[in-house]
Amino acid sequence: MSDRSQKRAKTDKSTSEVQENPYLAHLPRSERLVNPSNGGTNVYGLPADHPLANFEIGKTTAEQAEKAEEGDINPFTGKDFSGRYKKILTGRRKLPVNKHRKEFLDLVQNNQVVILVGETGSGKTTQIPQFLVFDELPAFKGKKVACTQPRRLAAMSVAQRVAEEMDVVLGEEVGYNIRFEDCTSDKTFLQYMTDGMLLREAMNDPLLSRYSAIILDEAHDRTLSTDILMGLMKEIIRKRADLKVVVMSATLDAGKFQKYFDDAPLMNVPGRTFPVEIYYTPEPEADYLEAAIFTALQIHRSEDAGDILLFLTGEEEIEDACRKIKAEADQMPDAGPLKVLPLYSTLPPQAQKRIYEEAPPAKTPNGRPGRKIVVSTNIAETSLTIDGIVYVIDPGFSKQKVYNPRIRVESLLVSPISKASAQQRSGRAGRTRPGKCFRLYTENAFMKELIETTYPEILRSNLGTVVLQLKKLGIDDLVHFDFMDPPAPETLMRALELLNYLGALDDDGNLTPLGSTMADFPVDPQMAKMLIESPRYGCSNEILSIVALLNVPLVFVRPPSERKAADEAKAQFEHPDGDHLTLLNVYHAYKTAGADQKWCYDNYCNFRSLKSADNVRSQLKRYMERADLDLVSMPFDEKPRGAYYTAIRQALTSGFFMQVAHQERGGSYLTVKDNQVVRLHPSSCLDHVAEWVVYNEFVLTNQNFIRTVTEVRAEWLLDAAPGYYDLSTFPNCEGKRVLEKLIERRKRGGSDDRRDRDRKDKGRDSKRSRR
DNA sequence: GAGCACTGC
Repeated sequence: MSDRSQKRAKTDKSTSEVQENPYLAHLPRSERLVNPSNGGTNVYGLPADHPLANFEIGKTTAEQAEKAEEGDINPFTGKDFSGRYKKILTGRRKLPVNKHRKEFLDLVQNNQVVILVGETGSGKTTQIPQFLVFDELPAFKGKKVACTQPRRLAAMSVAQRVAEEMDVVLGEEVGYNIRFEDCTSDKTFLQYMTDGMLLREAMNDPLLSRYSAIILDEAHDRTLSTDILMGLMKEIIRKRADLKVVVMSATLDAGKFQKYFDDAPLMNVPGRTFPVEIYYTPEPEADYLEAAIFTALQIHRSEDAGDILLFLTGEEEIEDACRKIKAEADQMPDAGPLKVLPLYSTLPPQAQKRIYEEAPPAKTPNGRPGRKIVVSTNIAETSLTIDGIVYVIDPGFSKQKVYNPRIRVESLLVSPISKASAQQRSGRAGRTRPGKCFRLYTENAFMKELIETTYPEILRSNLGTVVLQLKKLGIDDLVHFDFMDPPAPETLMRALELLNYLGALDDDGNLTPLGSTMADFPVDPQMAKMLIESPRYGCSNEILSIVALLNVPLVFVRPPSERKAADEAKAQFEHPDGDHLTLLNVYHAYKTAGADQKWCYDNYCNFRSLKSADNVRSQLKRYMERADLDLVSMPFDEKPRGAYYTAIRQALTSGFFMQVAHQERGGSYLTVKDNQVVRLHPSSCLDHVAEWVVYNEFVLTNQNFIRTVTEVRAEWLLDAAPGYYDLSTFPNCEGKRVLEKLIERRKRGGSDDRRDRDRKDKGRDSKRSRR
């Protein structure tokens, strides 16, 4: 709740109108007990004819609740139920989960934690929270029931659905809370939200005292946030006997959840899907892409009507496959028309929506059926469902994030999927009728080579943010924190080390005041540090913009057929000192042009990215204000010339001092401390020889690239983090020797940058020599 | 001279 709505709730309570109205169910229970209206005899002081009159928190029965749901008056609003409500209710009663209401209530009333395993189509996400609401009656306690989702879209659409089912206005009694959009009010007692949002709330309210029950949905997804929340739940339930926790998951690994929560009872709800026949290849496929295209065309030629879903790994592969399938299908005289549709997250929403288009009709009344084929990334495995899919082609690969703590780099790797993933994929064929799934690997490979479930994200990520969050949550002893899957000690060490260098943790690993402020910002620790330091350099307005831009998808658009024009458009914004300043130039130009979509189109900029950067920027700005950080800019023309940009580059260094590369003799770059050979990404606009650069991102593909780079000076590095630049910990390289000399010179009291500046001027003279 | 799978605050 915001400060404002808290205030509002307090004022409301004192009005007499409220005390006399039994339908204002959001009031704290104590208030009711003190002021029973109508001389009612039940604990809540409800009049005898109120639909909830005989309800007792934590002791209601399924019959009681169902009766209340089937009455004429909505117990939560006092209004008559609408006609539509009754119709929806009939449908709800047919959901598989409905048969288990009594069992669920028994379990949840007698246990603090319940594990619920429900397959797709069981209705668990919409119904279980309502079951709980009728038993918890959170509004009478001044509390809420929360149901978390890993994805924003799910939180929004499920809340919308449940508001309809409960016949209330979305955002009143039932609402959702996601980043940038709080659709709740002080009346809200059932709240869907993203798991990350609940985690953020926990950082300011470690016992999550606003909730009487918390449902963690889609726990099998094992997102970073869900994993931390689960660990947190284990801590909180020890301190809050009144809190109920329900963990909901798909079938696999239920036993693991049960065990983790100290043998909490497990309830199983069957799903409602159709059978899917699985086909394997007899021999391993040498080229999965070729095999996938062949299989798709084969299905199209010979199988009955029904749409196809093909899983591939990335944008380029998908676009390529779409072209090939289209070309081949057009050559097949004996097959019906085929609509080929790509699907991946960076596809513009309009193009994404096309997957819901109908398949084309047969060319002639008795001709072969028309069909659509969706060629998709993993997005169709969990995030999006396409009805009408009957055939699934699963080559068995996806791109997955991996983290290498040794060189501190996250990268994407095409890897075999897990059995759980394969089952999820095949299930996509049976949503509307029986289907078939073609796995492009052998049954033996499925049984023996695929791992059971995909490794949880916490084992595949850089944990800087996670550790900072845990510290902020008051968890000091990370080694003994009860992770469901404990990360590698080396990964934790790397995170602690990073946070220590950034000044977020002291040498004993305790959160510093700086670290506490950093944790509030919804960005990487490095960028949080940069934001907090920026007023000191007189450029917090500019750093705000840059950080926002670094947190949205790529701003520059470069269609394969218009590369030259796109590069020319980009050239207008290029800043010689690097890409961060170029981003800033684009942002200023975008704002000057009135945040105009056409301007973006004409200048090869991604309108959605810039718009979203604007959004992120205002959120970060609010956090800056809350932390009492000044929002300042340097005058653009101030002497010496270029001071404006120098200040920004220095501020960048204050956060990115660990992401630095030095140009060695011979021209190649080596990262500092880890000594990885890297190249400037070809998209970089840095147009002269730069001895020292900071970079935003290490891109590991066939080569090591550093992307989004800006030139800095050696002395800024030493100033930003003297502790980190303890050269005794550095491997021998030219960069180290340069820094050593600089330190020596400083010791002698000499001026730093004489030689440095000479070198820089020389560099500028040889502009563009690289090309 | 070009590899952003997918989420989220």
